Amino acid sequence: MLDHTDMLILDELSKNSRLTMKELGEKVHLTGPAVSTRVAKLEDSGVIEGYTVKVNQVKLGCPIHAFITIFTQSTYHQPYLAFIKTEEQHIIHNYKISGEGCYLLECRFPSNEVLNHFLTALNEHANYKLSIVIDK
Amino acid sequence: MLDHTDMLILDELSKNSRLTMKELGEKVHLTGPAVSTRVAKLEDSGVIEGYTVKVNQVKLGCPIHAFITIFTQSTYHQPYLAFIKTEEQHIIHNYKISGEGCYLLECRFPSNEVLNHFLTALNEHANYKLSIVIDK
DNA sequence: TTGTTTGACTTTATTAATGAAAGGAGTTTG
DNA sequence: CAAACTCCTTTCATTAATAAAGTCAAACAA
Repeated sequence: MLDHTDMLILDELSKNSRLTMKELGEKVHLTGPAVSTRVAKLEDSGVIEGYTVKVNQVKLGCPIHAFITIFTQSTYHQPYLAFIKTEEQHIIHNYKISGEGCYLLECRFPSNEVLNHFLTALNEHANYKLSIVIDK
Repeated sequence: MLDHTDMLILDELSKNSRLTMKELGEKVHLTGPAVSTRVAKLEDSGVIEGYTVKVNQVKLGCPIHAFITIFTQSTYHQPYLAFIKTEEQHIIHNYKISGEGCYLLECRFPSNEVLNHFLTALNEHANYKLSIVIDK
């Protein structure tokens, strides 16, 4: 199981996953090799699923961040699921949910024009409610 | 501005941000020092905001993933905002939104008991609609 | 108590990566 | 054309990662 030091390691890596093992070791009061074997165990056990980068999407030309609650028109979800597979460049997550709607779709768009086009196409497979993120 | 190589770099780092500059260089057909200066520029310009780790929350004992649409009872949001500041351990994001509700709250909980307790406390400051994530 | 095993760590030494400096090729600018 | 600039490669000194060996303390059995 995970002890306090493992939690500290996860905490430091979530703040900066490019720390060297030496730097990480200093932060959690271990040597490089010791912290390195702990990190390897966290990876092997699946607690650490991977390492990624936080990218500023606005600077990349994708300022519109939307959540779309999906109501599929029939009990047959396949047309909707096939549709979003064709729109992967806009989709961050497609959560299957219980509660209001069948899915909650998190997306990014470069402009209202592109969003509008997306919604028109989406509407052939599902009804929706749109929420635009104003601030995080 | 960003060219094709920069996009490749962001793509590779989002798949694995712990690549060495040498490995990253091989993937985008550059030498270590060349890719290193490009990454430094992406950091300085704010395109890269940071590096983080993907943690399996289920293995960490937090299997319940919820989206909560918030309807504050008055136009005065402060009591709600103050409340969620006291519940930071459960909150992943608090998005201010346009559309249905005032905020969309993304949270994690270890159990239904804890979620229930959270909702009861939340209800003193706001109404809500709850969606539980079943699958990603 | 004594000896053995186990697990987690440190130390050491080798291998590999980083980062700074120098230099070259291609492009832009006066 | 020449100067300046950008972006890259090469080289080398410094620093980190990794594998192997050794240390230490806790748990357990005789």
